[in-house]
Amino acid sequence: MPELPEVETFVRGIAGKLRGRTFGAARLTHDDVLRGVTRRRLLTRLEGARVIRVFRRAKHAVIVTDRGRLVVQPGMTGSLFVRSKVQDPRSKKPSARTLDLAPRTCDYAVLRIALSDGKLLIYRDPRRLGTLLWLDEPGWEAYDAALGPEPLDPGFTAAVLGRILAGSRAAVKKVLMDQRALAGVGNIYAQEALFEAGIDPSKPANRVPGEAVPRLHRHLVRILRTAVASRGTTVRDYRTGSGEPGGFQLELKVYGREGESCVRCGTSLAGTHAIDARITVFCHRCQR
DNA sequence: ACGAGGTCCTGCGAGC
DNA sequence: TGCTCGCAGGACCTCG
Repeated sequence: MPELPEVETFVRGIAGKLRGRTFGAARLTHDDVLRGVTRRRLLTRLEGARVIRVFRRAKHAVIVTDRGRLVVQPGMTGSLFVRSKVQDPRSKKPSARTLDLAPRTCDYAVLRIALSDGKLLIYRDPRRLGTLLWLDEPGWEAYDAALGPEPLDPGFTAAVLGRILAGSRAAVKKVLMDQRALAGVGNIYAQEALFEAGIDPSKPANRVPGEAVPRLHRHLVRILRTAVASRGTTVRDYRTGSGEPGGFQLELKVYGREGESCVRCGTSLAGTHAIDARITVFCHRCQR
């Protein structure tokens, strides 16, 4: 489930391999990932476009070309990577840890774009909850403006978080995950940050006490930075662009641990679907 | 402005 | 072994 750290990992993996390259033939296997662009338009725009730069915004990878921007939103099972076109038959067998994640056949590739150096840019998405957009500059500016601030930007202070929380009566976890309020945070990191800060995920955002806001801010930023450094969290499908699992799953204290004991107080962790119909795991003793 | 619920998708694990 | 079933989930939508 790519959130900010996972998308950042994809982007770091491909940015240097794409910059300055020109896209050749592009192939799209499914139209249902497209939003606001037709297959014909996307493919004709892509073919011959030259990559200027690649960056992350929220949970999106943005590939800026001289003709417009390809915006990739990986949804929950999407991934983005560059690989050699022809697998070298002499290459050693994939190691156990890369075996299932970088299938040499590249199953589930939704979009493949040939690069001018002979490699391939691949968007892979088994469940296709991800989306692809093609935006011109005004389109991008409007899209970008609708997203909340980047939590890892220096401008994202505890005061900014405080204003975001004060503006909503919805559950604090839901607000953290609302991309219009704050960019890049999803189910995993919202839960982890709320646990570390000792805040009940279902608490209305505007009732989070003032003194808890800097704590939440500090933990949220720290967790996201640590997860980026660990190259993301691997649960089920996610792998880095080079096919390796991330490392942050070792740090998870609540996500996926329903029924296990709280690392802080030993209480059995509770799980609920009450917030946004999403699994939320928390410690009802440590989080108030 | 909020919660609730449906929709998109398909791999996977559980259960029979 | 082989089947069905329901869950997983980010973003977006409608409805009350």
